Amino acid sequence: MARTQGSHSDITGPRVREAALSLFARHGYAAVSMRQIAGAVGVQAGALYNYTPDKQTLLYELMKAHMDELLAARAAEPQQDDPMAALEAFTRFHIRFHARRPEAVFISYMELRNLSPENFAVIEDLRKTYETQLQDILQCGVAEGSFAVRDARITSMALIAMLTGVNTWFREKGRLSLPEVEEIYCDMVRKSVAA
Amino acid sequence: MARTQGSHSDITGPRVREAALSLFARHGYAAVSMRQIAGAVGVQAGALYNYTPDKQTLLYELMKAHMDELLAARAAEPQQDDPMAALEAFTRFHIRFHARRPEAVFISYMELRNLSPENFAVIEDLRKTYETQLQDILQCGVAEGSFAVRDARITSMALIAMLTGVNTWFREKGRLSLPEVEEIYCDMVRKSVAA
DNA sequence: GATTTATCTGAACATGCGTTCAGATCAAAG
DNA sequence: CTTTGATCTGAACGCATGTTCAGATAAATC
Repeated sequence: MARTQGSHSDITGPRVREAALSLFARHGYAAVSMRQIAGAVGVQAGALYNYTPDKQTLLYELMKAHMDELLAARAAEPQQDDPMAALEAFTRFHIRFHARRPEAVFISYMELRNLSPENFAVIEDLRKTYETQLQDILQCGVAEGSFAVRDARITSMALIAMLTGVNTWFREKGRLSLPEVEEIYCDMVRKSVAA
Repeated sequence: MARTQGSHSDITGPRVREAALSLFARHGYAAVSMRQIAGAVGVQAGALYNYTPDKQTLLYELMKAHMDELLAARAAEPQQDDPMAALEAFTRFHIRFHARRPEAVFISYMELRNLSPENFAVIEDLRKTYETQLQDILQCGVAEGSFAVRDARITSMALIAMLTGVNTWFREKGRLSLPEVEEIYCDMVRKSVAA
């Protein structure tokens, strides 16, 4: 078993995923060829098949990794008992996490239709798991009487759409810093569900 | 000048655009071939070039028509002097207009990167024109003291993202009717900007 | 230094792409 | 009934696609 440590695959593998992430985000899955990805890595197209069985799986694994990271990072956050504090924590977490990974977010949003049905089901399930966490916070607040929300499910989707929308305009070196953005959105979120 | 009335082009032209709209929305611009569009219309691929100079222009014209319709429909709405009434009218209009054209909306958001730079600039300009209308309403409300909004530009984009998000889950025959949806979102929008 | 084997090259495969165009078709105009 | 010309077909163009694979390369092991 030669070349088990320090092998090129330890380097090339991540570079393939990075290149694919960047190119898929910029041009779209269908518009990017395996040769373009290979070119960005500095390798021939055939070599990519040491790292993925096919193009579709490459896309799926990028999205799967993103969703796993999202749920893991969320689980690592400190829990809040008060619904309003929990809502604020969720809002800040969501904005921060997504603003730092614009490419993965973009792909996970735009390329769902390019997944095979089985792969789509997996990603969709993870996404629902995440959404449910916000929904649960809203329901807690309603039960407690601190939130006035007509429909927790719809409201959670509305809030997530609003928060994810940050990625369409936010730029690291823009007019507003991330904490400022968090503040603006926290304000809106808090007021929009307050009793 | 034979066949100037009742010609096939009066029928085939719209059918080409309908087929392209539907296929682009379902599979994405890059993943749909001219032969697929032609097949959906019941014609050979070459015949499409009687109706568009190329595939890119076909996409552009779908998006341009959508944006023109949006601005025209918005302009036809009754004006409201009170900022809160105007905001509510905008919210209801946006949800209603977009829920009725899910395919065109989907394309106009997802396929921007497949436009040539010149075409992109045109569409982007129209989109900004629309966004500015909401921004103006917010600024009126702030000036009047009825709205508490930290940043009218950011807030307008946040609200539009939230409202457009309706299209990701709303189905004509779903649990909630369109008026019910409008009501839920109006509630959130009103509260989120209220002083 | 010989052997092993993970890694990569480079060419090939069938298939599909957007687009063009000469020629067929046929309804309306004269 | 002939002419006209808008409309469409069907084949062709060069090129790109995802994927495969025999063979070259070279680092790690013995």
